[in-house]
Amino acid sequence: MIRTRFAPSPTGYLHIGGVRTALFNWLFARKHGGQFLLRIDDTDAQRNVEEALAPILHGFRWLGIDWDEGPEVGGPYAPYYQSQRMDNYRAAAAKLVAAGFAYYDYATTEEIQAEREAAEREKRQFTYSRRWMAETDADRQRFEREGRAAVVRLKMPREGTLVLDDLVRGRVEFDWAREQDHVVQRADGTCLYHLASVVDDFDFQISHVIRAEEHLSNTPRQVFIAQGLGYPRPQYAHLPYVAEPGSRNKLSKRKLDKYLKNADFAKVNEHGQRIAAALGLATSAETFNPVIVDFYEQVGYLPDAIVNYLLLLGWSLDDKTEDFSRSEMIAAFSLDRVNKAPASFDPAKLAAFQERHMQRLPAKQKVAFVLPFLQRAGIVSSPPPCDIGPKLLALVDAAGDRIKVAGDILEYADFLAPADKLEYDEKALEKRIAKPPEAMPLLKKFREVLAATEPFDAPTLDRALHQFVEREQIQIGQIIHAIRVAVTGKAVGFGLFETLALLGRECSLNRIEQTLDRIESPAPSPQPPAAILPPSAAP
RNA sequence: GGCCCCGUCGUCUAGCGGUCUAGGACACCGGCCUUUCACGCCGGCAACACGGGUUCGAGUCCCGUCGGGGUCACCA
Repeated sequence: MIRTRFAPSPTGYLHIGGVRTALFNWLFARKHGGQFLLRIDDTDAQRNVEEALAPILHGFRWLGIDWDEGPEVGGPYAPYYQSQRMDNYRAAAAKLVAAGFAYYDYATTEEIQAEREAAEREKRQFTYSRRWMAETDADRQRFEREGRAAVVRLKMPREGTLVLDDLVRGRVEFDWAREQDHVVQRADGTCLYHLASVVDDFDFQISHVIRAEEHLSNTPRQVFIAQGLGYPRPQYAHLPYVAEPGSRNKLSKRKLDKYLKNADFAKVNEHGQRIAAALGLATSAETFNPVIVDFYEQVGYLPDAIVNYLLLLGWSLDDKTEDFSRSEMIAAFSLDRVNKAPASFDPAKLAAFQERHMQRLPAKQKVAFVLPFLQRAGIVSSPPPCDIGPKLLALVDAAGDRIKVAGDILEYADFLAPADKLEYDEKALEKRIAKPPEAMPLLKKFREVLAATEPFDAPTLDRALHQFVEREQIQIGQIIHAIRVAVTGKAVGFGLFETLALLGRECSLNRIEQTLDRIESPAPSPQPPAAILPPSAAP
């Protein structure tokens, strides 16, 4: 039976690199009909575990990465929190000592540190002298009488070679003599990660340990622990880590300033910030940025797009397949096609996947996806008015590919709740209406046409405008841009006829009138009347 | 510094000795379509880190150099 696990420590957020590791574990288990479980590595920080864990579990659920055993779902080997399994680790430590694979060590940190420094001065590798190792109960008593306290150290072999057959990296060798007598149990009796991890992996019957590359050098000591305890050795697969955009350094949550200098990263971030602002979201860089999964949920990415992108970050099927549904990726995944070199996280490519997935989303689903964003922004009430369905459908239809993430709908809120007063793009207003002499008279005339057009829908409006253009003997460009600016205030937008139909007759007519008024009798504006040029630039 | 890992376009990658004058995707740059924007379509730019071997033949195998990274805690 194939069983894999992902072991987050409760940090309060889900990191994109962590998700990639979890995804590969999940995929591998699903592919082979095995189980994927979540174990919580909270041996160190005990405070607020529940609170710091919630966003992580939420993130996995949102992404559709489900776990068969672990927090909130339980399982036959519960509990799945390391902080609740300390007794097991202590028993294992004792067993290791009894079997001669570990020992009680009474050295103080200072003494160890002194040995380490001496080794460094003499330019030789540090190997603990085991001077304070207790070999007998008499030793222990003697040390304790001196007021010393014991930690448990691994009694690592000092010769020989460990050969590891890693499922991703192939054969890797380590000299045992390079390994240190690592501490597995602290003086206060609590146990450390490596011991805990090995014990749990055995207790949970983990068959494949699939984890990030940074654990590769930790593997010898874990293998040693497992051997000492008489456990079978799980299969190891060390994944390359996820690197920073445009570099080979490991992606970290703390180097945002640096990433922001990357144009693509900055663009994705800025897009997200804009949406967050429209939603009234309080965003701290700590928890709201493109390295944190929550960012994408808040902004309105599709989980499938993220998972699809992450799948290809370090794995590929062949030379062209890029789009995978969940079932396709489960069927296609294999560890031997995992790349060995680190892959840098490219938010621009993630955005491209998002775009494609969004395009494929059926209109009705897109409406359902987008609605909560409108509600959160206070544009649509909750529960929504009963006629919202067709309205939104028309809007989403007119918007087409322009809605790349769900939050983009907020850009078009004006169609759902038309503003009393338009905000104008002044340059567009000038260029399309104020400046061309024919624009205002044409707008006035066309306004009359609009008043009479029946029905007020896109195809009919289209016909009406073309007839108008023919009658007036003008180029369509002379009027169409003017209309757009007059009814939306902006130079860019949906197809014009969809725009008019969406606004409706009354609103369209009002806005044209409003715009004309504005130009004919400009309101006393707080803005200076003309551009102020620096003296040197004056003609 | 020791040990370990890695090294194909800016980025993700295909390539498992000849079919590679190195393929695809994202980004970028042109053009087309078009009432704007977006989409779409067409085209372009752009890589085997370097040096030695092995071989009839090397991006592909071996060695070295260089470069990058990871790890060396009573953190996980």
